[in-house]
Amino acid sequence: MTQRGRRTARISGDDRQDAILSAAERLLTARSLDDISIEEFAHGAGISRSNFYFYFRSKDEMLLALLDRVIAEVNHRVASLPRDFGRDPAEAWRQSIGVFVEVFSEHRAVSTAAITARVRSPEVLALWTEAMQTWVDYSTEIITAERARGAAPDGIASADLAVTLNLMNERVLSATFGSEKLAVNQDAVLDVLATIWVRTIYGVVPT
Amino acid sequence: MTQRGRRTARISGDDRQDAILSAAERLLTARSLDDISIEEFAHGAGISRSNFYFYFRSKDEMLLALLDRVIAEVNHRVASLPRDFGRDPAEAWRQSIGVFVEVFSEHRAVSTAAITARVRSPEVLALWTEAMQTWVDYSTEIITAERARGAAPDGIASADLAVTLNLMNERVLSATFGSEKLAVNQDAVLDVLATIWVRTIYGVVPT
DNA sequence: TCACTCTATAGACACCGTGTCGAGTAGATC
DNA sequence: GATCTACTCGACACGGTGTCTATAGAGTGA
Repeated sequence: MTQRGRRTARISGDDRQDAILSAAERLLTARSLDDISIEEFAHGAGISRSNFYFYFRSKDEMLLALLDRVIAEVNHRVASLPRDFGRDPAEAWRQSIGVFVEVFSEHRAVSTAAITARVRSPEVLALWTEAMQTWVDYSTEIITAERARGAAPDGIASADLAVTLNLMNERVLSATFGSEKLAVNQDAVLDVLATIWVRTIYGVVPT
Repeated sequence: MTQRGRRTARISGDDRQDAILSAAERLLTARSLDDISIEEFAHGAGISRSNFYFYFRSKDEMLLALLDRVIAEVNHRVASLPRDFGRDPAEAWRQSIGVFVEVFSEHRAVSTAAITARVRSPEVLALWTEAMQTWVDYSTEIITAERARGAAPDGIASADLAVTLNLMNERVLSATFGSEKLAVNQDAVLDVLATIWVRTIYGVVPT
């Protein structure tokens, strides 16, 4: 987690920065990043609009700070997952995907804001892509290992599979927790995603 | 395709409107909708900025006109597809998905612009969602039929499957043809998507 | 106690893109 | 030739962003 914002690391004033971030995450649950002006974020934290720029260079940089924390949490939870795919592969995949479902659900405001903002902001795109790359690499590695031990059939390159399935998760979670009209029910989404992953990776089509 | 723009349907002036749309689609291949000001679209069609408003109420409404045409093309091509899933299901799905791959590829500028704009514009969202709904219904129907004739196993509700797989296609095609860093190669994307659809719908996991 | 320094704050300003309004032009039709 | 109407543009107002400058106030050392 790099140092976002322009302040040097000091004791006082951190609470103000945190206040801005808290206010921001709260405001983002109701409306989108574009709909909320910097003035609103500032007033939400009890400061003037121009003073906002003392803490963050722009709205996007504020979002980066929020996103940093969410990504760190996912990575922390993924890292502490048991990597035992030998005993019950379906359950192991389900647990991995479950981490994303949970964190996305808890921080849906930040996640959806990031997905929206990445098309406009190269920095947000870079941070998001870097995180996705980590998860894609993780998935690729496991798929390859599963094939090597004969548990999964060959076919599509594991890297392509990993990219596609991760993009699917991103889009579906975004739709579901963003309350889009075309989405899967929150209670069912983990089942659906896990099933598709498992059938895609291990499934064979009877002829 | 409803009447976009504010002009009443008349003979002359349609070419101007078309000129704007052509210029727009050309400009959109290089930069995003947000990056291009109305002034640029107008000058691209040889008119002044304020005159743009004579033809379209806003940038988004211009996009709607572009999107109308793309969606109509997809639907037309999907409708003229043979619906024979009995003989070779994998090939039939591949052809259906192929329509989306081709049209998305040909009109990638409009498609990606629409995907970006829908988060901001309720009208774009409505049009896009309506189109997606059509394709989801189409997919759901076929999956249900395939299960009914015993060709596909039960499990996840076919509607959930259809939504998820269609969202996957949307995201992956957007990534691939938008030249995102994390994407599938253009030559491989149809193979990958078709494989996932088929394995998900027909595949069984050996125990 | 008195400067001095550095963080923190806000008001004022300039800029850019959007959308509206009203005045004006050109070509067809009577 | 009058007029009607589609069409065109310049000028304006608005809202959001980002910068610059002045200054308040807390901590620090002589």
